[in-house]
Amino acid sequence: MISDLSIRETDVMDAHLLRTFVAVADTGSFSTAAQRLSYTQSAVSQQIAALEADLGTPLLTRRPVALTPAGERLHRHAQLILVRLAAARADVARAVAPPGRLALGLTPLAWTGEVAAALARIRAEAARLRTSVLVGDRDRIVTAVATGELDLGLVDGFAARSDPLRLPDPGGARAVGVAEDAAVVALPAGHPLGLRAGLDLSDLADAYWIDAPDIAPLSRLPVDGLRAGLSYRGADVPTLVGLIAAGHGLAVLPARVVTAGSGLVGVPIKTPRLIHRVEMLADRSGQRLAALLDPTAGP
Amino acid sequence: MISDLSIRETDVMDAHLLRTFVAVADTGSFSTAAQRLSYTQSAVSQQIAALEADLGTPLLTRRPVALTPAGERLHRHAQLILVRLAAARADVARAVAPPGRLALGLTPLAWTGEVAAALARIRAEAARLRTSVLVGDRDRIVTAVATGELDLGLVDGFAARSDPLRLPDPGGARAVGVAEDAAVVALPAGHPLGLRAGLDLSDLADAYWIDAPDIAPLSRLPVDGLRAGLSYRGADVPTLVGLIAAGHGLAVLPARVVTAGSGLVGVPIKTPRLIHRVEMLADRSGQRLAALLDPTAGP
DNA sequence: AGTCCTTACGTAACTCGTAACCATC
DNA sequence: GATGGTTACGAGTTACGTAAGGACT
Repeated sequence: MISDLSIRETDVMDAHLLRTFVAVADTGSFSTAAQRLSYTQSAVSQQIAALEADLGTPLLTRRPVALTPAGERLHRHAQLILVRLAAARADVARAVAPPGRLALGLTPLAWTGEVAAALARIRAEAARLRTSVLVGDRDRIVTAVATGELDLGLVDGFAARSDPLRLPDPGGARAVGVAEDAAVVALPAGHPLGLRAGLDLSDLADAYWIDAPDIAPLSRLPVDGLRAGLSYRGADVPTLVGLIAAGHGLAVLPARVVTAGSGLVGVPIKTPRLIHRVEMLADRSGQRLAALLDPTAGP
Repeated sequence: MISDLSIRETDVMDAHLLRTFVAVADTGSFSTAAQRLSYTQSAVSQQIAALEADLGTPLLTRRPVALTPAGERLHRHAQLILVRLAAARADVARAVAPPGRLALGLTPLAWTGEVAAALARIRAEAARLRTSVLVGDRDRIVTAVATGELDLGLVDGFAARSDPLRLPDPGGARAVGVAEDAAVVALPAGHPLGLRAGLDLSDLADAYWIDAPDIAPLSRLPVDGLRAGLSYRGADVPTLVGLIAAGHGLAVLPARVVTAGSGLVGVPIKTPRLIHRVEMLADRSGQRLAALLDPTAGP
């Protein structure tokens, strides 16, 4: 029964060094990273030096602080490892004492009729649990579920009909699709293109797009070359709808957002074949409640 | 561009402690784990105590040494984290200096005509590289590719036609199917069932099976309740074939193993719909060579 | 000159091994 | 009483902070 997949001493890396390395890479500065982690700048310098010595290669250029190719590789791995480390601790904590609360997180566009109904069912079931709801961007929600900060996460995105959303590593959590909707190009009401029955996204490469990285990032659409004429930082959907209605640019949105009265028209996207999907993420403690979100389980 | 998915100080766990914990859990003994890791037994005891203190819960029972429920959870996470840690180091090493070698690993049943031809192509392409080949069980191969010990891995298994093999976490490596074959029940030539056109596996629950954990573990078939009458520890396929031919029991094998002259007959499996598939695992340094294994890329 | 990373050095904390201790078979 | 995990304690090492140093803008 003994697996001999033993990990050599030399394979193990100090996770604290990885954490510091990620902080430096993310902030682009030794001193800001030090502040964030409550170290002195000197300590950060030493830690990075130790990590570089351990791996036998420079990971960062100084002045400006940037990742070397080796550093890029490590950065990808390190982020994931830190999440899994946090996930492990959270999982053990839950094994000891199941949380007496329900923490739910969702991305702005994950709020659908199905979700609203399901949340009502959950609160009925879990009436005695203190419930909290957090809205955040996709990475934030996924990471929070992985680390046990949230029990249940609902994230949305655009994908081909049969593809799952390409989520970052969810720790030990499972993803299940809970709602689907058509993906449309949202245009101001009265826009000439609004009369078309369907559009090809790549034909719209010359249009002005609104990039809303906290709601529906252009970069995450499986289409390249869409230029953002305006960038909207914020998680409020009505504001985004208003910006589109006012003619500041187009956006790809789920059809249900483009309702009568929104001042928008939605034109279905012909190519690529996209749909908007909401997926639910649940760790073990969320699995039981997750069943209540199952759209096939009506009241 | 700054992601605020910061990992708290308290989230980070000492990876060395995890390594020790896994060793203890795997060996079921503090002292043997200590030997394996070149520590004193006292050090191991202290490390486990430190980890338990950190997590605030017992992870192991002593006398006998066994995992508590919390320990079980941690064990699963820890194994994965250690592999990813090793994978990170290996990936960085490759980013610095691509290995001047080709290390290939395969499971016993992964050796097919396609694979043989592809290996010939690879050696022609990579004639200047020292090549090594390792045969091992699936977990061994997958882990070795993840940790960079191998550049290319070929693993086989049985799955439904459209399902991928359910492999353990492959670090950063990618899996691609390279060969498929029918899955058959291998019977001694002349066996009465040999005349049947197709069989339902669950109808054979009462038969005597040979479990060959190093070649084709019964436990990994997506069917429960197959009793092993004989267990064969070893990686040599002809011996397994001989055991079946001699009437010691049945096994599920890829059709190509059941050739004329093997002394076996193979009966196709009707339910569940299984095929035998070989998948290739390659980290980044193996990707270029992996292209040569692509069955669609003829010479 | 100012910003920001590195290096030197002293102190505090930690980790491991030895050895004595204790529990279970 | 043998086997095997725990605890006490001291030595060696590590890791951090302070402070001085150096490079680039």
